[in-house]
Amino acid sequence: MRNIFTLHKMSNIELSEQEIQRRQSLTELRNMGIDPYPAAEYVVTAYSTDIRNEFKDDDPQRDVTIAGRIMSRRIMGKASFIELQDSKGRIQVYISRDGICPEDNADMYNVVFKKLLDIGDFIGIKGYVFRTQMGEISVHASELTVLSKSLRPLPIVKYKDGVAYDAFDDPELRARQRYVDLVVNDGVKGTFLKRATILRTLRSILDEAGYTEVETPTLQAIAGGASARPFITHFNALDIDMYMRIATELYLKRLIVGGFEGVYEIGKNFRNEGMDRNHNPEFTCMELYVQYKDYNWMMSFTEQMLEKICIAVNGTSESKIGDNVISFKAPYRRLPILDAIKEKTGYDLNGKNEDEIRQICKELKMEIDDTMGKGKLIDEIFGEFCEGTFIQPTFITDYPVEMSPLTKMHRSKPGLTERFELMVNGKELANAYSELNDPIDQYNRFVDQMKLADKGDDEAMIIDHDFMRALEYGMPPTSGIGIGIDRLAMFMIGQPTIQEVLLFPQMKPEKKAQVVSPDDFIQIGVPAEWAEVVIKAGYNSVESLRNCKPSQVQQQLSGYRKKNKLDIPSLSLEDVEKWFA
RNA sequence: GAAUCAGUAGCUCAGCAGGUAGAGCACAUCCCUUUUAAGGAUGGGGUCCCGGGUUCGAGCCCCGGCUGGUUCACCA
Repeated sequence: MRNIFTLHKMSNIELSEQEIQRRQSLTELRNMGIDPYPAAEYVVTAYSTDIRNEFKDDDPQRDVTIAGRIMSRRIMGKASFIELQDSKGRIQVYISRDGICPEDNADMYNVVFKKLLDIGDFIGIKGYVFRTQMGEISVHASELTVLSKSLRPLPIVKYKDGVAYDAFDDPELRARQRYVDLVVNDGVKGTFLKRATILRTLRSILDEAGYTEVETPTLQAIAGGASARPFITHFNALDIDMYMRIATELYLKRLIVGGFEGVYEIGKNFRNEGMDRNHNPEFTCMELYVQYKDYNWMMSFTEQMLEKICIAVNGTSESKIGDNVISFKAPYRRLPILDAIKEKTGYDLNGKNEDEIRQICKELKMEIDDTMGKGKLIDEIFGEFCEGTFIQPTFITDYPVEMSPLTKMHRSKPGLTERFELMVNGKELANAYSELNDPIDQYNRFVDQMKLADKGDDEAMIIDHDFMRALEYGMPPTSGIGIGIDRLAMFMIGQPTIQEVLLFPQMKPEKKAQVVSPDDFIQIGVPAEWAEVVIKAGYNSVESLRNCKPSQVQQQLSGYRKKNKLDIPSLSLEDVEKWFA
């Protein structure tokens, strides 16, 4: 019987049996003169899915060199099949003793392949493509190269007819160990390839339109351009607090002032708020500003852009999210917010004042408070009764001025602004304006925001004096839009949660493992061979050990030694008492 | 923030009416040269999330905590 304490030194006590076994294999590979982590380039000439797609039974024999992870093994004596997973997919490899070994030495098959390699290891295979009796296109191996040894067993997910068995599906583990998720779960990598397609398509549309991609500060002295709580950090050199940006808006408008025809930025915003299936504290936003345009133009531009992106991702202008099929085919319905409210609640808010609207809110049995102004109340009604009902892409337009401090007043509807939000699947996807470029109006809006703030609205905006200065130099008529890229990805790919479209969603820090080390016990006089045992027996600090009686400790450790048949010197009570000195 | 469910082997999960923990896959040893969720035989592997409590005895019951899922609330 193997004894892990004597065989594997002290450091292995926390490893599982399988991990220890893999480390042993590592050593044995080295002893055989095989480097488990070779440095040299391994030149591959083909990929799994291409090999299958290109194979024709009548073609002359095709030689290939492929590389990837071993994902399963079926060993039948002197012949085996493995599934090799490369960056594009999986392919079966046929490995036989006589195929990969010289006549006088079968070690490569019998020892290296069968004993020392495991699922998860990277190997390279040279061989030729053929079809097995069962009809599966495979690679017949003539040479096997160890490329990288895996020391941790992967979760084993098996697939048959597209059904996953023993899926690795704990949401927490999947997100925390995305690298494992990507390796073993079908379709996860595809999600992120699609996300990349979305970004690539978006960029190419904007670039072709002649707009310039720019980068503006993430670290800002004033977090402006949106209503949200920021993350605060400290800049030591200047000894001032700074904010992680909550939006790119105000900087991009400065660039329009500076004379760009159109600028866009795709980047992270940070908001110090909750996280759930629709929110992550850092999220990706695309903001675009174009001079001389208005929000009507922006609606047309947006619907055409989304249609193109959807086709690029899905091959069609439709996308499935749960039970909903969403058509991104332009054009989309355009509906003023007050009409939407009238449509969904029956109340016509046109021309109503704040008190009248407050009364309607009460009739609708909504929870409201006195800090809410007219704009906020309308926003609440819309959020409560309308927002979730717009499944197909719908532009909701002409928001009240109170909730749109950066938006130009409507050209013909008093009290309203030239703003739209694009609703998809009952959620906001984009937000756009005819940008406010009247500096005096803008200043007054900021002042109104301050009043709201004084009233207790902690979402109200803070005035940015440098932005005001820029506006005073003059900004051309401009339309701008912000699109949440993570939500866009959810809609386009058909994922129900933001975590599924983020490679590394924010999570609570992992619980720290016990930090006690054997040295801590050795220092108080515990013999080295006993130190690990003391930890294993449940003492996770010197203090916890000293809180027990020496006789109790001695009895427990001796019991543990006996039970586990440990081949180490026994302990006398005197020995143990010395630890308490 | 609230309600609710969950945390058991590397992975997916059983375990109930409190009595020293089970399966499949994975792993180890052996058999098998075209298999495929390969198969056959044998075997090893657990701080039953953590800490208290009740009890002769707790994976299971009670209290507290941690972590996560779901729903709701909040949230540009």
